[in-house]
Amino acid sequence: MATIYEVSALAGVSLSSVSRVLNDHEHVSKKTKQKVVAAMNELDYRPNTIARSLASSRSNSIGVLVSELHGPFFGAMLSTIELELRNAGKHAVITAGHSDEESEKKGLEFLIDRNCDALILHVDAISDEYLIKLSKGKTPFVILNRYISEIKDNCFYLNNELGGYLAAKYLIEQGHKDIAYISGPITKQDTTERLTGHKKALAEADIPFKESLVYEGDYLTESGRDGFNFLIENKTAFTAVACSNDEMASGAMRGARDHKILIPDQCSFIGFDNAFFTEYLYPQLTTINFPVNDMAKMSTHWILQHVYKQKESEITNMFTPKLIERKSVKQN
Amino acid sequence: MATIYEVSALAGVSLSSVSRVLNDHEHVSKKTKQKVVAAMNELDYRPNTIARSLASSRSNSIGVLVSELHGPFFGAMLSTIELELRNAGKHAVITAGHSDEESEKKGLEFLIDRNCDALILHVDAISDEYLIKLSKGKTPFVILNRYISEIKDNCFYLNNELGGYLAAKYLIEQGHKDIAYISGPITKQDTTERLTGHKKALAEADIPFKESLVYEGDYLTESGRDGFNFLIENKTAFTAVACSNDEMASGAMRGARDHKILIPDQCSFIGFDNAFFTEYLYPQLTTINFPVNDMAKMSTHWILQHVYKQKESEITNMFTPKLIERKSVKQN
DNA sequence: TCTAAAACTGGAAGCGCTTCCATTCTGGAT
DNA sequence: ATCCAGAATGGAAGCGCTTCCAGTTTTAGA
Repeated sequence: MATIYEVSALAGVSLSSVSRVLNDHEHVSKKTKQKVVAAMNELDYRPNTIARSLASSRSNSIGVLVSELHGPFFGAMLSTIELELRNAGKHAVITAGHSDEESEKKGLEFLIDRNCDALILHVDAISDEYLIKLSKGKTPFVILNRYISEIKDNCFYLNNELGGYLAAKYLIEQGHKDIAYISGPITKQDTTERLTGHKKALAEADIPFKESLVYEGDYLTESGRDGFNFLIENKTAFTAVACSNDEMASGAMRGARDHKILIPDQCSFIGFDNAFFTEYLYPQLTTINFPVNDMAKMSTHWILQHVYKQKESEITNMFTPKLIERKSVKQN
Repeated sequence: MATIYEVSALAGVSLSSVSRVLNDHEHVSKKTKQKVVAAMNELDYRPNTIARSLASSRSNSIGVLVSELHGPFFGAMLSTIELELRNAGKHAVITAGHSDEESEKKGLEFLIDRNCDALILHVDAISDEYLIKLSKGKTPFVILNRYISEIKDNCFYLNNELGGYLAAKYLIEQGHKDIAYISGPITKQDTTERLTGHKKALAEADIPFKESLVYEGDYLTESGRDGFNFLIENKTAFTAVACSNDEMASGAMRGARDHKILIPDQCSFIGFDNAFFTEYLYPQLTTINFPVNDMAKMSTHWILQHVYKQKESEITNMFTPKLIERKSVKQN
């Protein structure tokens, strides 16, 4: 592997000059640039990224810490992040925190030790305080899907309340009055926000909110099914179920089928996130779109702009959900 | 950030000694080790991975090149790879090739330039020859989901033929004789292997294979639906459809529903891969399990063993599919 | 034509670590 | 007490690049 020395020798210029053309610095004459480029081509020179990092203390790598690497939500997110970053000549070091505090902290340390220039974090378990403290450190970062007022400019998140509101409002517009709700763990910010929106829509329509129509799940399919069973046994009648994510909606639909309940004729369902598989379901799930890709893209733009001083572009921190009308809700 | 110099000074030993304890070398006395460790703790010393990489020409990073970062298959794969690697103190640099030759080659170069110690490749578009040539280079790699005889020890793959065979055999055992087949792009190795297995099962049961009952899709949902429509219009009767992946099976089931065909009563379906969402479908999809996680784990073991000289363990190159019986096939 | 400013170039000191080599220190065998 | 192999340690030269500084050349305005 050719080094910068050989290029310098072959081109008949100094190391510094080679380095300058490598980094597209100003103040290099056309002539030397040509000589250097020619030499590079002849030697098939490829800069050693490690050496560059050491000398410049820039690794050109961005650490990405997400809860999981699989699943529709993170899949879409990572896909976008990687693409955007690579287009900018950077690369992603991706790791998972598994929604566990210990594990998330380990992941963070791991990425910081890896000399990442910046971080993109999607963490559940780490406290606000910890993140606020981290923000005083020297590795810049953005936070996805979470709002922390003290560092709000680094946060990118969905208007969850609006999402919950839109879902409930739609059900109400379709004539539903008795609406059950299967939520995620109430310890999570997005869950409670979505529920708040739900309640708001009910209130606007003068429909009393009934605690007995709410089940707290864990965002996984199975808990959607459990939720549905719970609601049925609970004996408070309902004609529709709003779920705080699509996985649980799919589980709930299965629960309904176990009870020979026809969807949407006897019971309607609405999800949240608009995961790819919602189209595979039968009937196709009406849901709330979460523009993950936009959010992911925005977070990389922020980094490109703030850390690498590239690409001045508009930064939006809050994203807007949208109703996706499909087949799982019946008009009453 | 403390450096090794400061540790060395505080501990009252030489740089070399600090380095030795850092790398767990032999020939360091208990006493110096203690002193060094104490100094490290006091200074909260964290080794600079970049500097270590430069000096040792080991980056401790493994490049992973997959077709896509999203989707059930790759999600599961990446998840396992990342976990295994991190447990071994290594990290993954993940990138996508989008099944496009140009893009895959770029991805490869990108990872090699990034000084990855080894690569894990899941590539479609790059030719065998290219990979064989690459194997002469100095970056070791493994290939997932593909068999190339010249470098077979680096290949980890499923016994696709057996998978196709198992699916068809199961349908036959359930009394089906007229079995349609929705395949992936026949340019892909796994597709043709699966189809070969399918034919073999038919032949064993003396069922003639009908070209008119085959549709070539592209592994995406929509093409499953198209395939089903094609088969229906084709007028060759069938009671079951085997698909070479779950996405297409889900699409085909939707196609059946469009035609008011009851599943599985009027038409049975079997998929391939056992993606997570197959359980969400209605009815739950009978399919062939692809042990992606095992394969991913094995590939990391290979690297740990061959590149980092760790963990001697048994290496298996070929993996075995298994029938997962659920609700989408009717007994005739 | 002269001069100051700007453009260009090269030298050299690092970035923080690993590793080879040489030297010094052990402790067990004689 | 003597000797020696092997263990333990330190010194110093890199790994391949960036970047500051100083020196040299060019440019342009007067």
